[in-house]
Amino acid sequence: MRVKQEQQPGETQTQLQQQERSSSSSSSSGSSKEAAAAATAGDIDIIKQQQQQQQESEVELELHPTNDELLNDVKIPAASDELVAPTTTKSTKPTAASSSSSSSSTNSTNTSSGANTTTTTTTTTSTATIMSSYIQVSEDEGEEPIELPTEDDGTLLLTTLAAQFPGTCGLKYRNPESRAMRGVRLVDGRLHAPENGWGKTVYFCNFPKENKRKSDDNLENSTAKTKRMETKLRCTDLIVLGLPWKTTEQNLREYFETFGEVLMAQVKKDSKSGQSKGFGFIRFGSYESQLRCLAQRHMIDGRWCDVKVPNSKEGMIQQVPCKVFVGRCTEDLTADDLREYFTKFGEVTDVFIPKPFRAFSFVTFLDPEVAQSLCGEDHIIKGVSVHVSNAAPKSDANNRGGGGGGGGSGGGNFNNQLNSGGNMRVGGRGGMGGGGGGGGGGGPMDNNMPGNYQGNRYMGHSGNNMGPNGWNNPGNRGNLDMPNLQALGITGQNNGGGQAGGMSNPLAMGGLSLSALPMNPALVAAAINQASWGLIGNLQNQGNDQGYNNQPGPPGQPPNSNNSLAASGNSGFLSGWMNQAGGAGGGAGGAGNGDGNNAGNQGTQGGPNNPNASQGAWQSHPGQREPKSNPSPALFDYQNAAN
DNA sequence: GTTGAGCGTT
Repeated sequence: MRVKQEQQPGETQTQLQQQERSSSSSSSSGSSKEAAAAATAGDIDIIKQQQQQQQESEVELELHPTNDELLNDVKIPAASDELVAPTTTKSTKPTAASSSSSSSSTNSTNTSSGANTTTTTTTTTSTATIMSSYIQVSEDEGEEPIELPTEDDGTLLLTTLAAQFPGTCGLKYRNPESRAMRGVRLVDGRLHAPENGWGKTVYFCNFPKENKRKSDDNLENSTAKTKRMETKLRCTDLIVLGLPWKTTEQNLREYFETFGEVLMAQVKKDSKSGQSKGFGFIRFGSYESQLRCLAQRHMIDGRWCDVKVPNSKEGMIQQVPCKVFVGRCTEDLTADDLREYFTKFGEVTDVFIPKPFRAFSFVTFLDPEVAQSLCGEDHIIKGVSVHVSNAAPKSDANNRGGGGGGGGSGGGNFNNQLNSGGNMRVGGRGGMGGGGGGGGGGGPMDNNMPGNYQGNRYMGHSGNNMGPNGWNNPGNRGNLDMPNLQALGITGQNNGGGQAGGMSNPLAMGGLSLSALPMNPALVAAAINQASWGLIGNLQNQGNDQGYNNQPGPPGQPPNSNNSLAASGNSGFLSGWMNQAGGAGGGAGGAGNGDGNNAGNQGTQGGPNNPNASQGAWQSHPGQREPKSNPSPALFDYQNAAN
């Protein structure tokens, strides 16, 4: 294992130094400014200590040039004491003696034992007091622990934890007796010590499932990379609309901290009066928090508020493709082989092997980050070395292919406007159409194109599965009730169900870059998955339930997804979620028209909105405003939800 | 002191 710290593009030296500080597990009680101001020599000392702690033969440090020159090729034996910094005392905590037995020996799951020792450094002056109020946390077994301060009541704030380990959602530790991992109780953002106190156990971070790669055999340190990428790529400021006038930034922050670390919370105020404008912005530290937050409405200080991706940020989210290109395939590699193999990295939602054989295939993952993480790698599957890379869209391929499945459109006038800038808005208040009708028969098609979800079990091919609009959206609800859709990248898809066959090419509608558009049914699934609602199971609901009897879940909770609605076509996991009211009725499947263009437009009008359902519970929330009615702009059937 | 669709820059 190599410890590698390199300066990221755009990462300042200061940041790097801070990183080095924190990763060296020094007690980081000083302010970051102090840390930044610390002499480079101090950093070097810490780094040297870190090298000591790495009881491995070689530690490679790549630093910014200055340090690089000094430290290049410095390889220090594990036990060289003369390198201890003058200002710090290396208090090597006796791993076996004082720690609980958990760290006394390398257990079977811990392959890199060196880093798992509880060796740490603390400042000379505060060692005694810090010992009792800091607990050691590492990202995972085998990773360097960081000491985190506990609160007066002995709890550890989740925010404290997340400050060092962005994206963390909890803690666990290895029970020395059972050797099993044991979770730490988390109540209201506070992690509570186990019965016998925190002790000197090293605790490990829990990350939302999607952050973890199930197999780490190709990329070292991929979790850190992944998290960094995730934070950079996906977290965005979110607008909070409908705030009560009285709500302060502090209120706002406190409320949203229940979803995870809040990096920023602001209430927009009138500059003169200081009066709140009734909206604000927040930013989460983890995408999972963001998703969970976006997926529901919020009662803040007595008002229902909506959280959305701001218009200015639309199009920014989710540019990470879920689909990878797998090259060098041989003919005997079946879809099942590929699926089986790649499933170990994350849930595979689709495998496509062009026919006739063309020596490549596509694998689509639920989690775009999994896909991303695999790109550029070689993998051996059944003895065949395949190469994984980005599934680059083929620009003009969309016009090929057979007649497209006409989607049922439905329920009327859910409007997805796509303006020329590529931004999406959820326009109008109409109910989104019912489940798509069956797609027409798809002709032969070239699948190296964006948005080909043929065979994806979430998407319809031949109209069996629900289309992207298989979720019926409630009628009489406007965009106020659509933050989820918008946030999850669903809003732009208004094609009817069938995606078989040809795809209409939205490029014609304004020169949009498909690959940049955040529309991906798999993402939706990923989103749900990431929201830890366990709704994924409903993806597999191939039920045929029909009807309007969708009751929204109580606010603040994931809606019940079991009473799903789907008109024609199978119900999908989102149906129960999105259908608080009843835009109903999938339209009839349109006939394929041969060239695939506008195929999705052919859905006919769907069923009526359910008048009862239109009085969904969300609308009867006290204080809830009625959305303004929007005229219905022309339908825009956005197809080819690309990668 | 009121108000309730929107979209941040101080």
